[in-house]
Amino acid sequence: MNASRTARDRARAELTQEIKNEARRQLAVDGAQKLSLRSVARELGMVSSALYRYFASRDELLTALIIDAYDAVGEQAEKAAEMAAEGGTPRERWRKACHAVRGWARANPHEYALIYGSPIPGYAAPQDTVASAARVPMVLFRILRETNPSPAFEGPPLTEGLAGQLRALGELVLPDGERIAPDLPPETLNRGLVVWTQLFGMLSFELFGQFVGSVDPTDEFFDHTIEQFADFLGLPPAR
Amino acid sequence: MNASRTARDRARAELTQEIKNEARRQLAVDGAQKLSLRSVARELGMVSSALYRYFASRDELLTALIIDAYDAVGEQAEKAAEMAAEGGTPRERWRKACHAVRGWARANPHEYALIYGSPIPGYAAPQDTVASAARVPMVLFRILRETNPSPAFEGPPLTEGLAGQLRALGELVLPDGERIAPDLPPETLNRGLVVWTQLFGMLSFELFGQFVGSVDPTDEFFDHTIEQFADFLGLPPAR
DNA sequence: TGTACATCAGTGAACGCGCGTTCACTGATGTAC
DNA sequence: TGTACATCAGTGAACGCGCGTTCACTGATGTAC
Repeated sequence: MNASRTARDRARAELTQEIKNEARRQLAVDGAQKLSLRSVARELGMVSSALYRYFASRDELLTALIIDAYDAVGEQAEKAAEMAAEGGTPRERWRKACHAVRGWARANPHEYALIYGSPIPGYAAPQDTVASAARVPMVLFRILRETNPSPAFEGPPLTEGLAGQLRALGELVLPDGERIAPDLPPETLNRGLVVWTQLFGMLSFELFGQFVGSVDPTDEFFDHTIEQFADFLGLPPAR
Repeated sequence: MNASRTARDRARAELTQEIKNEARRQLAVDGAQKLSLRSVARELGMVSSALYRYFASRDELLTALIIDAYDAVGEQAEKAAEMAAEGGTPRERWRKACHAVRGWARANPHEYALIYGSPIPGYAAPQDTVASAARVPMVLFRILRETNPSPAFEGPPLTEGLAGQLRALGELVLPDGERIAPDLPPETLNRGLVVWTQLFGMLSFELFGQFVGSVDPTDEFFDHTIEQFADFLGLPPAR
């Protein structure tokens, strides 16, 4: 078997990319539900049936877009946290990662909606998405693992059931072999989840229009809140 | 002009309701984007053009559903908070209101997605929705106004711009004449917004599937988090 | 109370459109000898 | 290096479907006198 990529292989890879790019472009105009193979094909100057050489169905194309979106936002968050890691405090990494996520979301609102918005009816996300979906929260958990912070104010004690869930979650093995956070006390992991949830709650409200007329523009509210949550997490310096 | 409702009036009101009910039923199966006047009419045994006697367009039907959904969840929250108000502490009211919102959301996931999920492409929500949309956060703000709590731990100081936004928000007059929270210090209103955001972030993650495989089921995480946020808000008793 | 007229609900056909997917096919690219 | 065959990309027609909206119409209900 020859490992060298033939012209056909290259053409195939390129066209696969172009199809996804065109699909993303259309996502940005009409949203996920209206995304149609026919119009993607039309825009690329192909006949609709030709796309079936590249994606077995509309759902398969959607899945590819979803995975790409998770990977894109995950990569932004990872890069931001890594850059800040060189000589930066955990708090700075946290800040940078949050801003990277928000920056990506605002630049790609329809891709954001595709992964964090309403599920698409009749579409079930396959297992392939979980590794990519985990990248953003993993950035946060890694900061917590390296810092093992102790927050300034105590929260309510964890119930036994919740503590169990959290310990099991920490032991979970991701597809790449990394465990989520086996060394993190359940209390800390719990705060991480709260903060992860709040971050995306804010972004969804901002992007989906709930803040129109209240904290709009949202920049200062966002900045203040991630600072407040850095305190909540106990990230040093405690200010 | 005669104020008595004729048979025609009653029939009209009833059928308008039935159309909305059938539309909601279909929402729960196929989602908002696929909601079609034709299939609603079909199910009601009418011809599709007949619906135009009741709603001028598909968008108008959607708007009616959106307003109904905001009102439904708002009413649940209000009722829960009021019931708890009789002899209950602010913390109990907060708890009850949160559970009411979650209960409604879990019972009506597609209506939840309609109002808190991805915006529908090409559809712009008219101004009529804001009064209904404000009902849930107003329940929270009213608890804060009556309690005027001082939180246990101090957050980062508000920037001037954010403080200004928050003061303006507090003065905002809703369609019914009520001001949002003119008497609330901006710091408190800020915490209210954070908590409001987090509540819906949690619900969206739960309903849209982000918690699958982590804090799933979400009951204990939810309960713990609203308790933690009651502390964050400074609601007495401080436990 | 009865009649003439106006209002309204619902019909059925039509317009013009778009969709996902299948299938037999042509012609170009790649592979084995 | 040349040839025979296999693989693959893309075509074009077709199937069967659904959609929102308009329009001229019939017949029932309501109103004014």
